[in-house]
Parts: sequence; structure tokens; C-alpha cells
Amino acid sequence: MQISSRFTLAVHIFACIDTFGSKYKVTSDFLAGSTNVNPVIIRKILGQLKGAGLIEVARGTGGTTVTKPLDEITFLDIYNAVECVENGELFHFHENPSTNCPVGRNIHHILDDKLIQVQSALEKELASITLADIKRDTERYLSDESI
Amino acid sequence: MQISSRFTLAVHIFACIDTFGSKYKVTSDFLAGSTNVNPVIIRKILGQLKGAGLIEVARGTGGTTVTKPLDEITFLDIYNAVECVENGELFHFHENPSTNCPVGRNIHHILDDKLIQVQSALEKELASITLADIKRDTERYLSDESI
DNA sequence: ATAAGATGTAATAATCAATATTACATCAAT
DNA sequence: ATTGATGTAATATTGATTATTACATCTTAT
Repeated sequence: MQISSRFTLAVHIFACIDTFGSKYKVTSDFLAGSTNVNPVIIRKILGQLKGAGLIEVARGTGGTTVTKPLDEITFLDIYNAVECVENGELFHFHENPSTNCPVGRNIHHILDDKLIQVQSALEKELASITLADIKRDTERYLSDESI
Repeated sequence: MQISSRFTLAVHIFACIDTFGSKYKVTSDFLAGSTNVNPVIIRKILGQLKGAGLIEVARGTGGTTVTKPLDEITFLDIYNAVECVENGELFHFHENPSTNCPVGRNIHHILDDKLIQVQSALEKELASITLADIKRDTERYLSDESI
């Protein structure tokens, strides 16, 4: 199974806030239009990003702002905020290996450290990319458009 | 979403072949017992591993054998064989970003290379672990048991 | 004060992949 | 031919994702 599109949606949302936040009020309806995703889904993601302290959402008046310098928000922060994997575990382990089989009752001992090793490599790479990278490339591609 | 348990199941299957293959015939029913997973699911995974050239399955008589030296079969080979992610893409991208929005029509330009970078880190780590590691640790944990 | 426009969230449905299960055709060795 | 196994189709169940409707609540402007 793939990692939920909540992740790419969240990055898209940040790119919109970067690009339009100074000119327009960035509402869930606006973001729903840009992403082509239902506004309630957008609001759920905004709620998760708010819960992680990455953005603020104005009640009543509406609109979204980022709470930190962009180079201090990593892909890993976003990935964790929107709960891309259950229980923080990238790999789904079969639930009940047999305790009657020597391999079955040891498979977690054998495998768990290696799964964590792989997961850590993923997380390390996610942590190396920040929203400053997104802002830089967004500005580049948008300015290329107007040539 | 998590990566399908087909991956941990496949590694469990190899650990069983390593451990029991010289003494018993390793059938899908035997593997179903050790993993506590339905034999038809096991047969589907065996079919995928066979399709990738990693094992041979004896028709009629039954039983499974590995086709290569264990240090030449990596976790990445297994991961690819059992199709853990759709289309080979780790991240699910929202399907139809708006072409009317400058961010929407550029979000793939902005994001795709970064998603590939993260996916490559995962795959590199998967490629660094082989079934020889599994065999070594399986033997260690099983011999620890009998002390 | 209240109307307007926005968020927060519950409830429900639709879709899709994963996994379980039954059934049976087919194969290979005895 | 019988036995025990694989290969696979068909169907059901479960669970997460995503869409959608509805509405309570909040803030600002009038």
C-alpha cells in the first residue's frame, strides 16, 4: 500500500500558503479548489497540521498561516503530523505468527530491527527536505511560467 | 497506509525454507501454519516470489526451494517481487490538482523529484539487507532457545 | 444585534486494497 | 487410480481512504 495522499496534499497546502498567503486569504475552499479535493478532507489535514504546531487557522474569519521559519519545517514533521502510517510503523507485520513454530515465535526477534533500520532511512531522508526547498522550487517554476 | 504484510510474510517464508527445507517439505499448508495466514494467500506470495525467480515451487509433489545464494537475495528483491506499493510508487499523489491554479499545475514539477529522493533512500536501505542476514539471525535465535 | 463567511466535526456513503475462504482443476509420484 | 500438493477463480469480509451532507460555532462587518 502507498503512503496516503494526505502527505502530498499537505505539501501542496504549504506551497499555496507560501505563494498566495500574502495576497489572499487561504481558506479550505480555496485549497480544495487548488488540490481538487473535498474541503472537509482539507480541513481535517489543516487540523492535523495545526495540532502539530505547524500552522495556525483563523476561526470565524478564516485563513491559514505558517507558524515557523520554512527551513525549520521538514517533510518528516509533515509526514508525522498527517499520520501517514498506523502506529508510526511503516511495515505492516502479519498479526499472529504461530508460537508453536520455532521460526514463528522468533520472527519478530529476527526481523524487527531490520524493519526499523529501513524505516529510519526513510525518516532520515524526509527530515533532510524542508519547506524552504519547496518555496524555492515553487518560485522558480511559477516564474518560468510567465516567460 | 502501511506497507503490505506480504513483505514480512515473504521474509518469514524464506526463514522457514532456510530452517526446515533440508528436513521437511515446505508446503503452503506448512507455511500457513507457521505464519497463521490463509494458505491461498501464501500460495499467491509464493507465486510472486517464483515469478521474480527467487524460488522454485514443485508442482504435484509440493515443496519450495531457493534458487540463489542467500547473500544474493536482498530485501529490495523481495519487496519488488511482492508488489508492496502500486505502480512502484511509494507515495500516493492526489489525482487531479487543478490546472487553473499556478501551484496546482506545477505541484508535480515541484514535488516529484523529492518523493523519488525519499523513495530511493528506502530502496537503498532495503537493498543493503540480504537473506544471509536473516539466516544468520534465525540460527542464532533458534539456538538460543535450546539452551 | 445580526448577517455573512469561515472553521470544526459528526455521520454516512462510496471506493479500493488486503486478507480470508471455498471450491476445484491440475499436476506428479506412488 | 489414488494421494497430496499447487494454481487460481470467485466471493466475502474487513479496514482505511476519500467524498459528501449537514450543522454548530466562531469572527468580523454592517
